[in-house]
Amino acid sequence: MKNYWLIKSEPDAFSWDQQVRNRVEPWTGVRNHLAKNHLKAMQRGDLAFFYHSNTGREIVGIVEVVRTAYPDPTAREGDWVCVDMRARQPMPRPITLAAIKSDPRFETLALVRLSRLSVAPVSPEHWVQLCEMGGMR
DNA sequence: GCCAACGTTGGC
DNA sequence: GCCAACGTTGGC
Repeated sequence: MKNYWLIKSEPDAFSWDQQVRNRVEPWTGVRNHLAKNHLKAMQRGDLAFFYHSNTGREIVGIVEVVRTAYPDPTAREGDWVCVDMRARQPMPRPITLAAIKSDPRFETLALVRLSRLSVAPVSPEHWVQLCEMGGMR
């Protein structure tokens, strides 16, 4: 059963353009236990929105989980994990945080409720609604 | 640049 | 075990 996610990156640190250029990229650096648990719950084939935090504040693309959780090589200590993500497709129309917040359907979205969570689940309903907003298919 | 929300640390 | 102090994230 496929699950859906949203992952955040500051484009100054790692951007969608870099993800596209590299194709497959280890998603490292998560140092929050709830976010780590979400990484561990990811299955091969799960899809995630790629969100630009801080600068941009919009969903810019979709990635696919191609390798499930393994030890994060950038962690000096602790049992932190990372997964590998492959770029799937850009959003035809990037979805701004402002647009998401102004739509009452997304009041319960983790991105809205837990603004500091860098790896968050997205319900199948929200996934479809956001894909439509972004001009997907 | 400010600040709210949240996590972590350490004194007691 | 509580809580104040501090650091970090990320929206505005």
